[in-house]
Amino acid sequence: MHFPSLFTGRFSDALSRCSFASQLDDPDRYAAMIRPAGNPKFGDYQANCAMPIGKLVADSNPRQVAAELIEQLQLDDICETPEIAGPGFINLKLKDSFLQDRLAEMLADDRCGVTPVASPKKILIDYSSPNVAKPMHVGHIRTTVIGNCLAKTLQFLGHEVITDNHLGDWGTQFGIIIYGYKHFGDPEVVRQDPVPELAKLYRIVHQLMGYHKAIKNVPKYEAEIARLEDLHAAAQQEAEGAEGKEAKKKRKAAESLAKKVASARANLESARATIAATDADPVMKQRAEAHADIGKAVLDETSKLHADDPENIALWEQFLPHCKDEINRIYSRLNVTFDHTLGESFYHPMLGEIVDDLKQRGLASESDGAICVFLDQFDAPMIIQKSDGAYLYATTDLATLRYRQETFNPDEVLYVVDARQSEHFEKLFAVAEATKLIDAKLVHVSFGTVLGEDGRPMKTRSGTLIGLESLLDDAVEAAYQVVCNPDRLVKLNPPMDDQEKRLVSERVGIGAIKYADLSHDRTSDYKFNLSKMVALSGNTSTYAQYSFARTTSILRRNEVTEADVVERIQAAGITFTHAAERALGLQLLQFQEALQNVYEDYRPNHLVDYVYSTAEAFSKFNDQCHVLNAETDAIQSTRLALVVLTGRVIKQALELLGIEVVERM
RNA sequence: GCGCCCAUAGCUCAGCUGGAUAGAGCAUCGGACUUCUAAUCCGACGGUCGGAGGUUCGAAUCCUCCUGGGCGUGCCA
Repeated sequence: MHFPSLFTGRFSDALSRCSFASQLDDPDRYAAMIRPAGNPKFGDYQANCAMPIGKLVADSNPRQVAAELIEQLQLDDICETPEIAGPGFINLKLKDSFLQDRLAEMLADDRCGVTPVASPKKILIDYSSPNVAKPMHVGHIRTTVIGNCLAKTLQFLGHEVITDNHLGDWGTQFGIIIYGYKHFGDPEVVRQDPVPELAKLYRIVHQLMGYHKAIKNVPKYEAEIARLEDLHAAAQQEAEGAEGKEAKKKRKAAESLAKKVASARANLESARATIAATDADPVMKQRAEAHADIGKAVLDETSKLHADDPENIALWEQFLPHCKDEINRIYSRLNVTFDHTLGESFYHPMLGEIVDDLKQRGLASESDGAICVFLDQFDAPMIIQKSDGAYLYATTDLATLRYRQETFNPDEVLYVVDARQSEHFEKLFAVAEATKLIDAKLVHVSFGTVLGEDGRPMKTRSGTLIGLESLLDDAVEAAYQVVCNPDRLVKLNPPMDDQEKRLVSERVGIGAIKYADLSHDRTSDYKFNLSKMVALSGNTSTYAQYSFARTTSILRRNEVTEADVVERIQAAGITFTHAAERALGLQLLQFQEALQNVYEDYRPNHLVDYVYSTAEAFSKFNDQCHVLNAETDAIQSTRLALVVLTGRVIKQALELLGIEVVERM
């Protein structure tokens, strides 16, 4: 059920019959100007087309246009008589009988009343794409959660969705573990318990590299701080000397510099912490001294791998499956899957051809020893082969695009990737366009950064990114503290055992992180706040999950099953007797609208908003409309139907968000 | 230097691509449980939508400029 397009169809017909029809260049654009009413007192929807048309049509005005339009409109089967308001708004109120019939239909439908799209598209979604062999961290949340939600939502709408996890399985991180294995690894231990051992080797080498880098950076940071402090002192003095408006401005400038000083100090602090951590550990300290040139050595191992060095290739082949096991463990906890996992290494053999092809077309040329594609819109070229002959991720992305065209022939390709890479994708898309590499719509579904409480990108004290797994553990623990509080569990009968408590806190904790992420507009940064995410009240997954649990609980207390309710409605139909019933019913019928809004601009937060509104409408209904004590059987049937539908819609919507429900909590 | 993004209530954030009186949630204050889980519901308080112009019936939304912040920027991904 999609009310706006229903109205749009009717408006389109009516417009074609109006006296001014010939004066409209694009009638469907006007017919589509249907919006949910801004205020319930105006009805359910409003049509805004009379105002622009009134301006367009000679010798007319919006209210006249609206009046003629209403005369031509045939809506009496779905809608009360439309009313003209204000400058020319047409207010539309759906008939109760119409809503009641649609809800009865919805009850008999296993897709919550969502009709599959008429012309399905083939949509390839590239998301998550972590570097394997490297622990997943907080930065991977957004791409994984947003990508998964889009995949599920578009598929549910009826599109053909192909998901592909473009793994970083061929980069420097393998140089790191190969180096680690050769110098610090015990082949026997690696064979017996590869996953933790490889992770350990990665950490050792990473720490040593960080140590040397930090030592190099300390003087730089110190100089930077000194410079900024001088500027700050000068700015402060200026601010004190100035008066009035000028003083305020200067104070602000001084504050801004103070922030920069603090930021530079934080960098220095974290570099010192990195150094101290190694210094404090005699074994690591000794290793650091013995491997002074580790940064370059790691790059050498990577180069050897790319040059098909037999030893490194063998190690890569040995390690890769275990690295995949490790990330799959996280995916299974996040309940995320992919149709394909074609990593960078898969495209390695195709890269030479890509470069040759671009050269042949005259698009790529040599510059300072590197092969570059120069594009008019950009100052910097897209480099596709380094002066040392190595390929870059731009090259891989081009090869990937060609492969996807040949293999899948998609209508759309979505890249769910950090906004910081937007320039890369602009270039990639420009080259794809210039070479006619692919005819799909290419979209960079970009997203902002996850920030800590201080408004800076989330990091640990020593400056490393926070591991994804520990974040999940923290969320589950926080959920346990809140949800399994004995004071509230005392109400449940039979009591919750430990196993159920663990299940509930896992689903609530993981759900909290996903919900919080998806509730923000993807393009903006957001501050990560665990206690808010698992909070009992407000716009959280907990609230939505709890609403679902309440629906099951009501059915239990009324001793009915869904099948019983379906049967009762088939016999008696649905009849509203309370405003809260109508409001909830209308809300439930708008599910498809929310899903289409998600597809419109690839924004899952529209679905989160919908879930919250639905849970809220249900809470109000639950507060005002008692089921067990309903005055008549008919009233009870209607209310039971609304409870069943609410449960189904919330469960389905949460499922599309990647969040699981529990029967009680 | 150039490019991209952002600035909305004390805090965290929405605002459906130009519509009616700018909304939630936290926080604060005040109401409502003999009733299916009060993790709820109903009120109150809270705004120069960073600033200045412009476009028009109508601007948080579109254009220009300014201020302040973030990010990116020729051989990482």
